[in-house]
Amino acid sequence: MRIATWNVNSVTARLPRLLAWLSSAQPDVLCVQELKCTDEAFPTAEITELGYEVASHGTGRWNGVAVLSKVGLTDVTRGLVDQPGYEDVAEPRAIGATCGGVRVWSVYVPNGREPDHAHYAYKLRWLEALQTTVLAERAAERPFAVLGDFNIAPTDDDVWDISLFTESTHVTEPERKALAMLRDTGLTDVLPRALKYDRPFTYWDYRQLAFPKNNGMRIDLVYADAAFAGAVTDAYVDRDERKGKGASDHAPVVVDLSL
DNA sequence: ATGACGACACAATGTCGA
Repeated sequence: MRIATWNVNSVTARLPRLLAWLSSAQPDVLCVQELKCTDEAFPTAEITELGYEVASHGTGRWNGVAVLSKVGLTDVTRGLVDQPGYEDVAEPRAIGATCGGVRVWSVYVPNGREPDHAHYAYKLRWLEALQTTVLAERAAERPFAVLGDFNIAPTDDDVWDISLFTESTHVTEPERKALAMLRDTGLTDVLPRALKYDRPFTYWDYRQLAFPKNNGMRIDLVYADAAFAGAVTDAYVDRDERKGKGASDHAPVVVDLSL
């Protein structure tokens, strides 16, 4: 089984590339983030035409997550257990589904903006709710993974130059501690291969030639339980999808499993 | 070539992303 995650940065703007990538990479399950559209505007018809079932959770111009599956799509859950809101709005950032016997969550963790910003405190609260949800989900005996844009670089090697991040979110100790606590629940960071260079970055800013210079970050993660992680036969970042006009600023992370 | 930001809501800029 092939399971992937991809922050597409607008599913409507990315639709031609998304459809082409689904046809060529042929994932059985794709977790999508940053839909930037409502559920009504989600391009369900075009995607179902390729043989996928669709569950989306989107409210408009920001955020939005979805699960696409060719191997069944049941028990859809929208939102986390005790999920906090931002400025009294419950944002669409998490959706869970069972696909082919595997429980997956597609998540878009809040950015945080600046370490002293209210959005950063929101990010940490949101990660607490994610942990609560993971603990509740792990009651069942089935392969399980949280996939998505975590907006955290797990180690200093997961950014192109750590010296440029001294005042930045994504690398702070509290954020990394939240990831460590997720691992402590029994999840493993499934490290993908890089198809070029030495580090498997998943995001490159649109600005300042970040992609050609490989000024990237690894922030799109697959956090898997033992049953899921033990079945992994390969994992890689499809950096080719970051190339050219009309690319998302994130590349897909692809995981192959012997299930 | 992988090339100097893009998407969206709004109606010219402003917000957000990380």
